[in-house]
Amino acid sequence: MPKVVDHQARRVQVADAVQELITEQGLDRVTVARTAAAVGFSVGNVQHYFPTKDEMLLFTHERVVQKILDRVSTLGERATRQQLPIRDVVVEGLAEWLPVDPRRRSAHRVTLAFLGRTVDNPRLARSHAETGRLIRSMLATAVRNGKECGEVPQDTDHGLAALELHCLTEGLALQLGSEPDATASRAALDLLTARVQNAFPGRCRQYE
Amino acid sequence: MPKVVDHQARRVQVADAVQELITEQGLDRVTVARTAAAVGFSVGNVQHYFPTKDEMLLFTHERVVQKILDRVSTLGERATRQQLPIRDVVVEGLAEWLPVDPRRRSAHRVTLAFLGRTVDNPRLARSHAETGRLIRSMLATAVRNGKECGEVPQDTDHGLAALELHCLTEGLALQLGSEPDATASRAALDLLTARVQNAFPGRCRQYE
DNA sequence: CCCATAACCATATGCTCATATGGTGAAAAC
DNA sequence: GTTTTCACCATATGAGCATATGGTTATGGG
Repeated sequence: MPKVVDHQARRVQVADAVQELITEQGLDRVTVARTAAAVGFSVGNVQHYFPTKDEMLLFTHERVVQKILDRVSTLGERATRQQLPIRDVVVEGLAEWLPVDPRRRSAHRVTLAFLGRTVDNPRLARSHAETGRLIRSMLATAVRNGKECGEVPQDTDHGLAALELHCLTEGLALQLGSEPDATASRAALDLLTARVQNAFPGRCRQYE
Repeated sequence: MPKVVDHQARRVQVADAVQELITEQGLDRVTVARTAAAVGFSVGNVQHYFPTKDEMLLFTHERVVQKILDRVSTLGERATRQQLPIRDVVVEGLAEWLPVDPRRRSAHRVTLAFLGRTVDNPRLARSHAETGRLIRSMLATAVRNGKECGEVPQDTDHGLAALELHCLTEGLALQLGSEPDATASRAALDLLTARVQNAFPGRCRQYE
């Protein structure tokens, strides 16, 4: 066997370039040639790691979403260790979806660009729906945990609360995406915090 | 002068075909040739009414948004005549943005497809931001009116309430767009109604 | 009756792009 | 040291498309 290369690493390298291209120029200015130039690969070499452009784009999309989900998980673990109120974790987790700094703005622009393609791409549509379900189920779990520990009133409908927080966050993200100033970011975070506080008004018994 | 034709009518005819194409196949399957075929025009004739494809698309977008806004206006006028509670008008107005029936689903798919292009098209981005501002300002006015007539508590922040209702609606629209079943529609409308009820809990004094 | 002109058409042109093709080089296995 | 095979490359190929071009038709004004 000849020279051996970490395929996954190369694919990630390409995907990162695609993410940057989408962030700065939008999805339909992404071409295989431009991507190759951005990573410093030849067109043929990009083809070597991604047989089709579609695969390249899908991979990039999955990766961007996964990076956000990973951060949310990390957040959750840290919170468990430090015994933070669930409410705070939920706020921070949802804030990962808001375009409030360059990193999150990039992720938002990419997901938004792909969101527009769900109209004609069933695979993207499915992926998007599934991510949504995942987020809502995580939120619902948070609410149920909140009930157990005393942060959430017993009569709260966890499905409904999850739906509301998720929708509010997505709406805020869209709004910030087109109105990207510091005041708007502040307002969005305030509103988000207020609504989460509303759903988690109590105090966790276990930490007293 | 030769045969005279209602230009605006032709442009609308083309735009309607574009809307249908986007709804069913997505924005990047729209070509001038396919559009022409859909209206029963020649390519050249479409060019006669829209010198460039971009103009054709922008016009279609504007038209779809305008149709929704017109419906909302009509709703407002009818409500004033019939002295309906503001809360009900707000719910119905916001529901115009939810993909809960074929007409609204079509509008939603079109706006979503264009939304994805705001990433690289500043003109679309501006248009989208402006529409958002308009919606929020209408909502803020509704809240202020609600205060005057007694439906809304005096200490409500109308800007914040408007932002919340707008974001919630956009989030719900996205969610329904990817989960288009009757149960989800019901849940979305229920949640929307509940949140509006929350902002407009009182009774209008003037109708007593 | 005539001609200017809007409406409309078929097809040409030229660009961009994804993907195909036919390579080279180098290193590991034997 | 030869062979195999992976990594990588330059360029060819051909499809799809927006737009340009050079028409024809028909109608209302003179």
